[in-house]
Amino acid sequence: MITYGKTLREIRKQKGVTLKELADGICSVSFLSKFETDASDITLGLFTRILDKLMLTMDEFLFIHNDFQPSQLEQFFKKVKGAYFSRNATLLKELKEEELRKWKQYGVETYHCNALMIQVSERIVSKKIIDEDVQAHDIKVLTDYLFQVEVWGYYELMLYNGTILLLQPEMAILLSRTAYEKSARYQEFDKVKVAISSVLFNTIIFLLGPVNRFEEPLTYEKEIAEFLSYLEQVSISERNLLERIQLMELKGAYELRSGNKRDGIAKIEEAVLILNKLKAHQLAKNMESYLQQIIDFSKG
Amino acid sequence: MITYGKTLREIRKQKGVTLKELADGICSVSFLSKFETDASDITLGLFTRILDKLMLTMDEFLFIHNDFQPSQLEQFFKKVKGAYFSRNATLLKELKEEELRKWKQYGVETYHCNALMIQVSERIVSKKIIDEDVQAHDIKVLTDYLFQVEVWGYYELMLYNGTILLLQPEMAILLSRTAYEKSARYQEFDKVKVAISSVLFNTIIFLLGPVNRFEEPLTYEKEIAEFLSYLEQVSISERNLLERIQLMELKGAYELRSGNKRDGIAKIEEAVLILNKLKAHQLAKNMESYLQQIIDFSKG
DNA sequence: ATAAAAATTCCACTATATGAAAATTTTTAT
DNA sequence: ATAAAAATTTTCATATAGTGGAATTTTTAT
Repeated sequence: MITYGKTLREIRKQKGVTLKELADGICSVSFLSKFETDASDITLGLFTRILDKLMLTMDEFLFIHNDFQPSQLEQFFKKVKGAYFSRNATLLKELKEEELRKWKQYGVETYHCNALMIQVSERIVSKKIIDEDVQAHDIKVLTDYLFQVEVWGYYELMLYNGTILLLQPEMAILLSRTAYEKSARYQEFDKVKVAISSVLFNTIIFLLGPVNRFEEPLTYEKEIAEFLSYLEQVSISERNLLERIQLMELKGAYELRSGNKRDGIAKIEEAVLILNKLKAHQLAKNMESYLQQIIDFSKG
Repeated sequence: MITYGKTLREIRKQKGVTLKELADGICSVSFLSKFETDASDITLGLFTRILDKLMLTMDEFLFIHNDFQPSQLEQFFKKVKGAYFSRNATLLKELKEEELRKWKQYGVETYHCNALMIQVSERIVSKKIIDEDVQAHDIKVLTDYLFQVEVWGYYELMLYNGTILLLQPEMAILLSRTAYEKSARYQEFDKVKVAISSVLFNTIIFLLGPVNRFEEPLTYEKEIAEFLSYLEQVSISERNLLERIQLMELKGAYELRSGNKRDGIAKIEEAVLILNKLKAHQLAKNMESYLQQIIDFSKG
């Protein structure tokens, strides 16, 4: 049952607009009344015009309708992330099975991808050892989907972000490049921009970090430089200070790995200092422990 | 003419989903085909289910549909702001008249408020001297609207932000308090959160600043402290670094005004230093010139 | 080139979105 | 308290959203 009408009525009342005023030039008063009492659904075209008149964006309306909670999609990724960080294998399994159910019902590939992305987290959390071939096959489904999509939106970026750690470095480089190129048109859309820079950030960390098992510290020097330059272009707005600090951190890590130990450590320590000055202590702590990891690694 | 269908088709193709798969469980294939060829409009209820299946939020869909531009509402405020900062009185007048036209046509009060908000900027830009009574009447329309609305969303916050400078300090205090209280439910909605903190920020600047003509520097000490505490609560996430730096600036300005000159200046200079370190030179410059203003004012 | 899959068009049909006017309820004014 | 005005709901007629299926065309795969 649809209940958008009830939400619209509440908002209209709050703004002190009458049915007649709101309907005028868009639809009849009687119909608007019916819609508001949930006795009828409304056409997308009419509804957007009504929202315009109330000075309301669709996302704000849906947010209110959704009891002041973000969209289902955002909540989905939040739930997966939450379950992963709290090491809740049971919840991850449930989430996965829900997606598998949808996949079987509708045959839409995105549900399959969702399930596989969750499975990745699930295996890490439950430390399951998996047959290489099975793993490779699952990854192929994901990467096939991602390569095929022509414009990457919020969903594709978040999906990729959740699986990047499992890929071979070469594949990650290829896909991250694709991500950057295929999401270029979202410059004006904050949520997607954050997702893009998160992808780039994770890519660089992945190529630098001890997470990756490459023998020599600087196998992907050229690629890291490439992604750093992308990151600089994405977070170009002066208002994105967090991204600027993270960039500073990455540059430090990069220098450190390139052998310029003194400057690299100085840069990261400066970033940590700034975060502490801004009382962002948790972020500062994370950054410090990352620095420690690199130092330990470069010693060993 | 409605063209949402065409946009949906493009997206569906890009994601490699067939009509049948997408329609399954939601609507008939033949109808979806009709909608996608813009031969028919679709119901809001059906459409949201279709977007869910494509892992797409409504705002992302509308963003794509709108040729990768933000919503009309955001563009409206952006346009007004742009015209104001480029001192374009002609454009401001045009924008105002468009809103007046809509107001006369539909009688919806929000259009009237828009026109008045633009008029405020227009008068400042063209340095028009206005009869006190006229000004007072215009302001009353705006404040009446704002007091009456029970939940402040993006629109109300932006509207208020654009007019705050014209109010009497007592009125601004009352309305800013209202703004903070009546937008409390938007904690999970970034765009609105940014607008709230912008309101609080402007309120404090207004109560502190030389813009205001009060005789003694600290008439509103208690209120400034109140709004500072609100601001701390709003920008509680460690990720909102820009807001944290601005808070630092405000605290410095507040101390400066309270007579603690040395600590106040030190705080603002530290904020400027951090911005410069993050290469946010424009922001740093603005902050520095604000500091200079206060210093000049406290000398005189 | 050929077969298979996907999409469109057409049909007849049902459910429901939408409009106009009348009836009812709520608000406002005195 | 009562009448008048405004706002909303109801009723009913009509247009159109939406279904299901079959035939046709277009795209894709081999």
